[in-house]
Amino acid sequence: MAELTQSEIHPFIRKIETIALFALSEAERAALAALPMQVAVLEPYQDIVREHERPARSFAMLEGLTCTYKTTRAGKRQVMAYHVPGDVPDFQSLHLEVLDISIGTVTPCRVGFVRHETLRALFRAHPRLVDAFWRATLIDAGLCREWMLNNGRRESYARMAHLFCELLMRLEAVGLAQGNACELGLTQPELGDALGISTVHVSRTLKELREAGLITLSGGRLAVHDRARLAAAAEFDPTYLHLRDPKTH
Amino acid sequence: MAELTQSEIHPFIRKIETIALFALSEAERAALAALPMQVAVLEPYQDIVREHERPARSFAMLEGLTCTYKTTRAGKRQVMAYHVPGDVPDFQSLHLEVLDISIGTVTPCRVGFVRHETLRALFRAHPRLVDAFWRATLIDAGLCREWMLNNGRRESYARMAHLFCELLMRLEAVGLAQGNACELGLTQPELGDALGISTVHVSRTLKELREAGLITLSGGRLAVHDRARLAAAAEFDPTYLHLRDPKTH
DNA sequence: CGACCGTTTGAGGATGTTCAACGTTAGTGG
DNA sequence: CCACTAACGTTGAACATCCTCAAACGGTCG
Repeated sequence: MAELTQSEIHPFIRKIETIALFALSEAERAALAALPMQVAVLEPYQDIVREHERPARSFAMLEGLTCTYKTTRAGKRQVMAYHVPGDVPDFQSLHLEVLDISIGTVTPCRVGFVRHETLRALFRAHPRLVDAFWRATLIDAGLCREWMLNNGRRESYARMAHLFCELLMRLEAVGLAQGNACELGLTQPELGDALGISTVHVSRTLKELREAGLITLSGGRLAVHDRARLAAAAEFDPTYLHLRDPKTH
Repeated sequence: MAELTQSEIHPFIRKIETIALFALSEAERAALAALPMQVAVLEPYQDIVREHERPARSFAMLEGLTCTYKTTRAGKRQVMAYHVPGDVPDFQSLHLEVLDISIGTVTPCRVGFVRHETLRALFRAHPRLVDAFWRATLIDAGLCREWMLNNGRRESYARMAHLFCELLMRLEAVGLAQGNACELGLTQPELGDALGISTVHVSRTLKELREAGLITLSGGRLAVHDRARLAAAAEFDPTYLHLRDPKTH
């Protein structure tokens, strides 16, 4: 555990600035920058929080990739969402006593924990920030709904294309993609858990996408070769991501 | 359109009381009771709000059943959630400019609209209520995640059992079920859209559940004959609903 | 009465699963 | 540096689940 290095922008400020519908005041920005945060370094395949726990803090993603998931009693796993740097995946725990999901790392990660009481004090002092964080949780809920449509009503080819579109766009939005390619660190078993299909079928679907010249995925690195056709195959409409063009603000 | 009749408890008070982690003060209760609300009566299969709209008000369910849904371009529909009396289905529109979902009636309904500016004024005057409503939206997000696990990782038999368990419990919680039975008004095509399966397969699955002695569904009326076995088949754990026993408060 | 919708059932077919074998890659320790 | 291991990735074959098409029955409503 260590404090945040000085050079980094506080992830909460970054998050709020890309999400809030208003501009931060100096007082709000200062309060966010002063938020005490404990930084932890985590290895792949570690749970950060687990279903049925009652955490006393939330965390922000600083580096790496994590996922939210649930499992059936039969042991089948469903990934609900991936989280990229800048996200605050378990904000819900601030208001829901018992966690209904687990969040685990996919790749090596750095995350920053902030105590719930600290956040509550922040919100008391700066009520407008509540709107911004509330909005963030509503956007996350929107992603969940889009995944539900995707997994429920599209077949594996379009489904996988859709996931890749989303991940590429979200990583681009935080500056972690270059030239239609990005580092995901996702293995095929994990893709299966996110898309609700078997590992074998992931391999076949991936092959189809590859042979169609849309993407290649190797060593966890996603390269999109024909972005327009990938989006078309996925019926991808990025509105639900509520990303704002970084240049426009 | 008409005002709310005097005899009804204001749905927002009911909602908050079953959801908030604190007891309402007299001032808060009075403010909620005074919320101006426009009541509308709607027929089955009408959209209340539609994807891509920017509504200036949210609504509370007073009577009937509505559903949140999205469609693919191919016209396939995925129902994301059902809403029973007492719910406030589109609270998200308060913070998300553009709707990412449509909400339509399933049965004849009465709903009460409240303008967003009214709600914002309420929250400025009574900041504690924000926590309660925020919590409500987080609980809804939890339902969405449970549906995702259900639709992604359970097959049709368990999946349908799970949906029936949820609906029965939620209707019981608002006093709309008697003796393990309730009025749903759901047709088989609609069940298919919620479960992500075809109408034909709904019919067959329903038959299996019926022949196993678990439930009967006819004329939109659900009767659960063996609740324990239905819950077991569904791996149903009601924690995610965050319902509180009405007797304990 | 006819039209329409929901429901049921059958038959054939598509999508995706499971089991199994094998190749590939990366890490570990001698 | 090599052998060993373990996980991921690929491919084939048999099978399950679920879909589509189609036909038939029943209720409801104009």
